[in-house]
Amino acid sequence: MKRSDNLARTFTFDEEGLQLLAKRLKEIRAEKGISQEELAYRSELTLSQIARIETTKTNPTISTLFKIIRTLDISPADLFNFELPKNAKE
Amino acid sequence: MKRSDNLARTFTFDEEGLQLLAKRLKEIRAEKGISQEELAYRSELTLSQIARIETTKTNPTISTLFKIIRTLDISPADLFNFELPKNAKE
DNA sequence: TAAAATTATAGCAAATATGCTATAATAAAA
DNA sequence: TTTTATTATAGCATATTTGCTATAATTTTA
Repeated sequence: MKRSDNLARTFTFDEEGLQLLAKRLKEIRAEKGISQEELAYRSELTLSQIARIETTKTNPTISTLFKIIRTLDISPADLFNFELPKNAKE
Repeated sequence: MKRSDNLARTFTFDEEGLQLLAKRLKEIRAEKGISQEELAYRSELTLSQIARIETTKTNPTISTLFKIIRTLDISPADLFNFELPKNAKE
């Protein structure tokens, strides 16, 4: 079996975590009263990317989230202020 | 000018943020006394990916970090327990 | 209710993350 | 110092993110 035959390899997409993140981002953005478009503009991201994050259509890189964090002038911990259940014991 | 001619488009790579993250991960991993290899195994990531993160050779997706967070049994806020300077005022 | 603003979707291309597999470099232990 | 363990690098292939550009759908406002 060639390495290239390993078709099972696929990226992680943590739906649960992404939903919690999306919710938290929406919350903070609402608190600050800014639209997706404004956040996109000020973060130098695209509107489509902000929308994708808030609808869990993408699995953003941490640098993308850092851009948002900086723009919102919050701490990283603030955007990640939620709990993730730990993995099941092995 | 065709859309495909816009060669300036490049992904964000927040060196500063990534270094803070790498440092924090190393710290937590040291506290827990586990090797990169063990973290990789338990997180179902590869050793190379853990090493890349800790040496800021990659810009990980948030789901990859969620895997690590779950494995370490910490809160997301704990891994992101550092400050990022905000963007310069526009 | 009509217009305007905001949010959500879509498809393509380019850049990048990740897995996989080795191997090298370094640190720790014997 | 010699093993052994741990961390760092490397190159390739594939899957995915992101920007870009529209457009659709939904919500807010006039």
